[in-house]
Amino acid sequence: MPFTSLGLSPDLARAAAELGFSTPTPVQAQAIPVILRGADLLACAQTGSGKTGAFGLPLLQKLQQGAQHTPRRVRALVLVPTRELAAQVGEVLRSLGSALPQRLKIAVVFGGVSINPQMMSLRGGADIVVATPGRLLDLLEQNALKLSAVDTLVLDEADRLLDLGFSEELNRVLALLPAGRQNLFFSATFPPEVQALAGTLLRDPVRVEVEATAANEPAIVQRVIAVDAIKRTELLRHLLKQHESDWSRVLVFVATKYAAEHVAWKLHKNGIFATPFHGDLSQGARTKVLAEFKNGQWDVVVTTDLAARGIDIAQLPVVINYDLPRSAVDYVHRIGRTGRAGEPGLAVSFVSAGSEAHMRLIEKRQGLSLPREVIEGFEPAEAAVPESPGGGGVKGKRPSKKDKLRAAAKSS
DNA sequence: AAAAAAC
Repeated sequence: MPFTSLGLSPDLARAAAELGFSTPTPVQAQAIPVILRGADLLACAQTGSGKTGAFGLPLLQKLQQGAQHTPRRVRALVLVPTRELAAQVGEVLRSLGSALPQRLKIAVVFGGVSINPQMMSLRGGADIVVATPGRLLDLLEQNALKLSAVDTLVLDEADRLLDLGFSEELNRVLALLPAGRQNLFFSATFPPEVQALAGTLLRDPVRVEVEATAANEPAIVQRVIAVDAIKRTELLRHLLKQHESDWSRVLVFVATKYAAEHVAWKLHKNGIFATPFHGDLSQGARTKVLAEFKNGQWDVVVTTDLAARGIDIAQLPVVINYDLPRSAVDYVHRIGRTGRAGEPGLAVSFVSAGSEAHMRLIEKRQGLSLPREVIEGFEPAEAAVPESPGGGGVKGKRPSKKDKLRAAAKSS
């Protein structure tokens, strides 16, 4: 089925093909007609399934009409939760839009870089603004743009933008948007409580939920390795050496900025081309690391959840959870950095005595049960499993309710 | 002992 049969112009269909979208993915096939007819949408589809194209293509087509109007007004606002994602989404929209006979102006704004060029780029208006919330509010306070003519709002990684950390900023932006706008919410994950909140913002929404099937599911092989927490860096080094030829690029997730620095430094000291990536780096350094990782100048990037969502790195065969993510939702986004656009992927999670219960919860949320693998030379010590006093660290033993109560009492 | 997002 071609893109044109969904109602897209031949120009856009060609632009999509040039970006590697030859035929619509399931989420694109379902979302594009809905967006073109002007309905609100809540779309939940797996990582790497082409969500940017799913909103970008119809958005560009709709904006093409009336693009010649002067003065230009911001007609579409795309909000994203990280600066890197803003840059990436802006790039995709620009590539897709370059094929249109009527050129659209796309402004990309985010923090950490000087504001003046962004103010200049908004002078005379823009058709689409792609933004992180903080910098957008800053620009609004300085009257660098108006949102009164926005007729389409896109929330990319919508569940993230709707959660507590962003709610104040998001509400301030929403208050400035016209009431009659079209709202498009996209994410790979929509926890029920976030769906309820989204429901209060959407007007009679169409829900598109692309069920994972054998045909469209990202082919991510998930593995869990049991290891003593203290031996994780050593194990990581071992695995990297062992897979020197087949792991061309590796993204390692850790829990804190400090750990990202520390682990990357340890690897680097051992002759591995590894570098940290997190929010305490300057924006210049962040942009550089990501570009160099994509170029192949770094073999390993050790990152916080800064890189967990949305970031598209082609040919990333492996993601490693050195520390487990805080939630099952974060796990889905993290491992979704690999196995994108039909490529195979491998996600390896390190589990130690203290994180075993948490890993079980993550598996349960996904309806999975993964075997615990042990790597020779890195067998966890039996004594290091205090949570299961009866079994003494027997593989696969589920902690009893009593154990959990005991653990909860200990931690409070 | 969380990360991210504006200055």
